[in-house]
Amino acid sequence: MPTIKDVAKLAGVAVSTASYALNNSNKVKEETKNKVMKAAEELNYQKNGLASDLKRTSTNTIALILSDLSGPYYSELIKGVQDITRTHGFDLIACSSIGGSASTALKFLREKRVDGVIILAHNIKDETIQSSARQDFPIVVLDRSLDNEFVNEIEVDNVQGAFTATEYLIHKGHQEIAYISGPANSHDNELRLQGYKNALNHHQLPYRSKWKISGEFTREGGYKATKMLIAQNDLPEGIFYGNDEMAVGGLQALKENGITVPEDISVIGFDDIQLSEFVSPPLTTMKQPKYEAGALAVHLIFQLLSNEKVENYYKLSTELVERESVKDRNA
Amino acid sequence: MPTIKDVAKLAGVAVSTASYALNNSNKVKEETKNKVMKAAEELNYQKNGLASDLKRTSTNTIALILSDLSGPYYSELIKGVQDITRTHGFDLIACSSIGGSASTALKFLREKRVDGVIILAHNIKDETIQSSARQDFPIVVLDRSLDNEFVNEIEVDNVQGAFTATEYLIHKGHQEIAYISGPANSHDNELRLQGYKNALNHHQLPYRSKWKISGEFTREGGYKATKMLIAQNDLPEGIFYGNDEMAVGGLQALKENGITVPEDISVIGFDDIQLSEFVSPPLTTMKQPKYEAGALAVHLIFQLLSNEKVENYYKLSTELVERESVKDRNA
DNA sequence: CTGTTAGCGCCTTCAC
DNA sequence: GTGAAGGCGCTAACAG
Repeated sequence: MPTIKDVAKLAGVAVSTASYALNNSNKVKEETKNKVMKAAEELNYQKNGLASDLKRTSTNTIALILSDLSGPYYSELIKGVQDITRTHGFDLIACSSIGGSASTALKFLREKRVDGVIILAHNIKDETIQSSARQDFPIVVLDRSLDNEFVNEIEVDNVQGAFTATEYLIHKGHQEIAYISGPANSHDNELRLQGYKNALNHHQLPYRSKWKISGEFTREGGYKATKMLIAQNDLPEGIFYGNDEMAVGGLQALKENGITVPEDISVIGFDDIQLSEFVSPPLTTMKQPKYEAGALAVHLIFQLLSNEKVENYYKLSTELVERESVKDRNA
Repeated sequence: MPTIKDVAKLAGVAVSTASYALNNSNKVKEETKNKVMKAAEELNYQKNGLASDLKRTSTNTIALILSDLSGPYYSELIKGVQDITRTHGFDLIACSSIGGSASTALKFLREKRVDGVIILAHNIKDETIQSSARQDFPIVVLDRSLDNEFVNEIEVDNVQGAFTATEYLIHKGHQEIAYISGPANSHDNELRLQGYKNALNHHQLPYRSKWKISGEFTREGGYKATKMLIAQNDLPEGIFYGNDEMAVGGLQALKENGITVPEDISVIGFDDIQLSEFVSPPLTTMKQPKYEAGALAVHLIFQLLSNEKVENYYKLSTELVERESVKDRNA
């Protein structure tokens, strides 16, 4: 690969001149600029971005770390991130945290390959983030709470959301409500469980551990959990799924067993993923403000990058989306 | 940020020794190694990945360029890419080509920031790719055909797929079949249109331009195109949508106008996106081997990286997925 | 306006 | 086993 040196040599100028010309500085005469450009073209010269970043000590790019790049449910969030990043003229790259400590994500988090990082990946350990946090390296986490002055947090109000979902079921006349939970190590899940319990408690309904089954936040998991619930042979009146993905799996399990939603049992989810609108029946769920979360995250990064003070913690609220998977048992 | 120099100084060794120690070379005594490690920890040292990549002249990462990161329909493809990349111990980053010549994608394509690139982004111009192509910089394109010895192509057989889809409708007794097309500048779209025409022709059916309407490959576009078709007041018996996304929009338009699928009109799509299974009625479509395409793309990159010869062109075939959106009019 | 030069942070021969 | 020194490709003072 030709370097700037080669270009300079061919054009018969010094490297610095070549550099100036290539970067369109006005320090260079049109004539020389043309000469350099022609040389560059002739050699098919492409600058080495790594080298210039190293020199500049900034990359103009921010990284979005996701637990799995192929998970289709970040769409809205990514959009928020993308839009704002672009208006600031920065680059955005997405990378996955699959693969533990050897993952791409960690490399970007630890080594100074980007100017800022947004994390939405439960499989990254708190300590990892802690030890990467430092002055002048903005990190925003969207999936956890972390006490560190260099990391900023944006959370949706999971407790309130789960409370609302559960209470909605209660208001609609359901007394026996199961919770299909996400993985135990998920902070989000913990908070949603909490909200569920709070609502139960608030309405003097008992919390029964037989009605808390783990579904790992996956469709498959929701399917299996629901099958287990059915196997217990004592169906609740309503099911609150820790996320929509599991609810979709649950719907399928229910259908397979000839249980109709919402006639026989009501179902409510959490997230409002794209699919929710299309499953049958359309899923009632708690909508997360994903676009806003993404946009806010980038926003914070840029403020931090320009050394402005920002709040360390933001909480976004969820919103009930009524569709057709919950029956009004009072009616 | 502390550099390796600081670590060396604190540990009381030379930078080279520190470097060896940090990279776990066996050239260094256990004792010194420990000393260095301790110093690094104390300073919360994080190596600068840019610098080491610059020195090594390879990054161990490959980039996947997509036209829009938030488009949820690459899921399977990304998975294929991701899986294979990981088994090779390489990093994967995804970036978007939104933003034209200022886009992140182009930066990665032009400057040597990654070891290889996979492109699935119709909004990147052929010439851009051409001028970035060079020895030792593997590029695989999934969305076009390009005559360049340094770029490799993987295509699904769009012509055959569209032919099969159209013929399927014909076999099921449909004579009048509309094609809702993607954007004019899309190579994929052109080929699908070709396949559609071929099938018509093959069965002595006339091609009528009033039944070719453009839907831009988006849901919204499919919706609008369908509305236009309805407004023409002369509905065909079947509609072949250039992709599922448009079909989903079309289904909605049809429903709004009280036209039932498949009783009143049959619908077939192309792609087999995740949603297709869930819409109502479940969409019959041509499944693209997306995972395979992604996996193959990475595979090629690695072969190229190790200087193996590979074919310059691969064609993958599609597969009919029968669901419930097509009626058998012969029955 | 152009050329000389000194690093950015790291790795890696080459001597010792 | 360890240290000194050169250089990856580029930018940006600083001179001229």
